[in-house]
This record gives sequence, C-alpha cells and structure tokens, in this order.
Amino acid sequence: MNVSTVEIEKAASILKLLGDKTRLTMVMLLNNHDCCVCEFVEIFKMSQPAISQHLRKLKDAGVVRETRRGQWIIYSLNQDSDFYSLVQSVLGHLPSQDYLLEELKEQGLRISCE
Amino acid sequence: MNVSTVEIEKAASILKLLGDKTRLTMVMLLNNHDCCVCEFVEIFKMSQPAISQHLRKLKDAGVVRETRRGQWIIYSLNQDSDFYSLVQSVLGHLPSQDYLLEELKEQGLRISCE
DNA sequence: TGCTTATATAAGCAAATCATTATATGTTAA
DNA sequence: TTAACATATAATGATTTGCTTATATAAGCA
Repeated sequence: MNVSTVEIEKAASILKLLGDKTRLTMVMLLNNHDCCVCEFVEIFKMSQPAISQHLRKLKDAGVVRETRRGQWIIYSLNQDSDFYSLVQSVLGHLPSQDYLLEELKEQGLRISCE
Repeated sequence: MNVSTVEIEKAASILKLLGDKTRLTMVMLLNNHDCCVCEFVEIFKMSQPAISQHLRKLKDAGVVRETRRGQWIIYSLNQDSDFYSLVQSVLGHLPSQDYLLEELKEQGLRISCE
C-alpha cells in the first residue's frame, strides 16, 4: 500500500467526512461496486435528498466521482484522489458491508440500476 | 502492521473524533510523546477548558489515557485500545507535528511539565 | 409534447459541536 | 491552613450538521 502524506488540516476534513456512519458505509460499498443514488436510498432507508447531500460532500472533497448513465448517476470511488490511500487504509479496518447490496439484489432492486 | 477489524459504527465515531484538527494533532503528538494539558494549551493557543474537553472525548473513546504525576496529568496514547491499529493507520499518512513541541522547548515551556 | 423517473438544490429546523467564561476539585508548597 | 497552580466540570452561545419537505432540473419514453 502506498502511504502518501496528507496535510493535517485536509486529513481532518476527510476524516470528518468518514466520521459519519452513512457516508462511511457508502464509501465502503463504493470501494467494491459502483452505485447509483436510488440504491443508497433503498439501503439506508433515507430520503433521496439526504443521500444526495451526503454524496455531494464526498464529491466536493474529491473522494467520489459521478458519471451519468442515462437517467442514472453512477457514483464511484475516485482513485485519483489525493486522499485515496488514506481512505484505503481506513477501509482496510472495516468489515465488508456487501451484505447490504446482497439484500438489494434479493429484492430485485440492485438490477434496476445496472 | 496488524490490521484488526472494527465495527463500522464504532469506526465512524473514532473517525469523527479524529476529524477535528485539534484532536488529530493531539493524537499525532501523543503518538511520539506523552504530554500534559498545559502543553496543549500553549501549542493550540486555546483555553484550558477547551483542551480538557477535547482530551476527555479522546479518553472516553479509549484512544488516550491519563496518568496523574503530581499536580500534572499526563496524557498518552492507549496502545491497548481496540482502535489503536486503525488510529495508527491514519497517523501514518500525516506529516510529523513534532515541530510544535520543538517550539515549546525553545520557549522553555516543554520542560516545565516533564 | 407531456408524463414519469432519477437526481439536485433550497429552505427550514432540531440536535450536535466547539468554543467561551465561571467555578469546582485536587495537589503542592509556604 | 492558606495561596498558587493544574485540571475538570458546568453553563452558555454561535456555528455546523444532518435530516426533513418542497421544488427544480434533466433524461427517457409514450
């Protein structure tokens, strides 16, 4: 793992972003699978604007990026971010959250966005 | 480095704690040197209660511990914490903040607490 | 074109956060 | 035992956060 150094103030702002259970889980999921907003809405049982606002913060910080695919906007982890290696280090300590996507699949809700 | 897994909710709460510049710098300093409250007051140019409150949060989370030495209370990193390895991973991405202690030493303020 | 779906933005609000000042506690030393 | 020093706790207030509802924007499709 490449351990690049990050200014302490910027690091704090990234850690603050990751210091929210919803956002941390989002990033954890995005580390393995691209996802669209509607999937997160299902997973977190949260309003669509709430999800959009979390994603916007992550995007503003450069942690994730978005790509439009038809009417969907697909979010993915930004591997070019200055903070990518910091984020990876953190994620390495967390248990996989992929069961959340499995549950979606069982409900037939995962496919809708792919 | 031992990469132990941490429940995602607890991880988020630790990251939130580290997501504050003052606390992150404190932890960074404590990683190499034990410090007392009065030193942090000097370093951060912040009121003593503000420093105490930051340290209390870190202590409540088990990240740091305190030892009384005479009238001083010395804070140190809790190496037995469940989150120690997560914290270490994060700190590994930050530049040393030891210059802050060097400055204290030059002012003759570091010695007072040792 | 107009309806539906997916997402973003705006406005508002309750709760949490981070500082402050004032005060209490505990240790040392005269 | 009283004064000084180091630290903690309490009360308070401004700011930030994370949600909500309402509305705007944009793409797909009948």
